[in-house]
Amino acid sequence: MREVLARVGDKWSILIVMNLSDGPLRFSELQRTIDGISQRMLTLTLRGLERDGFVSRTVYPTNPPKVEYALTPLGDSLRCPVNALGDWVQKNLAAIEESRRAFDGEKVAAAE
Amino acid sequence: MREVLARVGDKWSILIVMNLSDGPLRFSELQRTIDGISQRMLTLTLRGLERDGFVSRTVYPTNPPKVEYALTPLGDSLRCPVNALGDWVQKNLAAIEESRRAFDGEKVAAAE
DNA sequence: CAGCATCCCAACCGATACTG
DNA sequence: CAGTATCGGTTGGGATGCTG
Repeated sequence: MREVLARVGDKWSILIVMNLSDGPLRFSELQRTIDGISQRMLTLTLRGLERDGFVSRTVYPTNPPKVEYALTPLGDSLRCPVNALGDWVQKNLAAIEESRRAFDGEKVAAAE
Repeated sequence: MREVLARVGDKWSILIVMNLSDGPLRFSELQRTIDGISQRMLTLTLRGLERDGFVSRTVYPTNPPKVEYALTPLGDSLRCPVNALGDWVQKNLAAIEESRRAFDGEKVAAAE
């Protein structure tokens, strides 16, 4: 359970799932789309998602090689609760940031 | 946005919010309930949740000291999307674990 | 009881270089 | 193009000891 939450809660995992929701993408397309992810992390995260059955990996034995990643039905079903969480964050982001400012402000005041 | 997801997606944060959903708890009660969390991580995570406005911290100046942690309305509203995610994991846990076994099995087979 | 400070090891992750 | 391998800095987090 914790392991699964670790996968799901992972920053890159979520971004990859989001980006695949519109259709399959190639390795390099993902890397270009996600912005900030290193090749290493993309590989590692994709392997993890594949292992958990969230994405499928299809190799086209052409030259140059071409590999497509797509959401499985399981991965697709994950989008729903994840989107709910994303929506919640967007709705409450302002409140959270204000709370942070207030909290940090107190600390400064207390330090003086 | 990523920072918030980091908070929310954090393993301990979720567990704490879950455990507080039935009512306020003291520091030591949380530590006993959560099982596996170190004092350090409990303190740190609670501070983070407090900073983000998800939990409130109430000190009773008794002897011995008593500190109660409770969900704020904001923290309480977070339970809804988080529970949705938790339910999803529970529902699909079997499928995920089987996928893992299959994946790991392939690797072993390929190595031989 | 609640919690801060310190030390210290392990895991993570980015950068780089190399292969089929 | 789509990776694997390796190195090194950074961070996470446990263990311990000390305070109000």
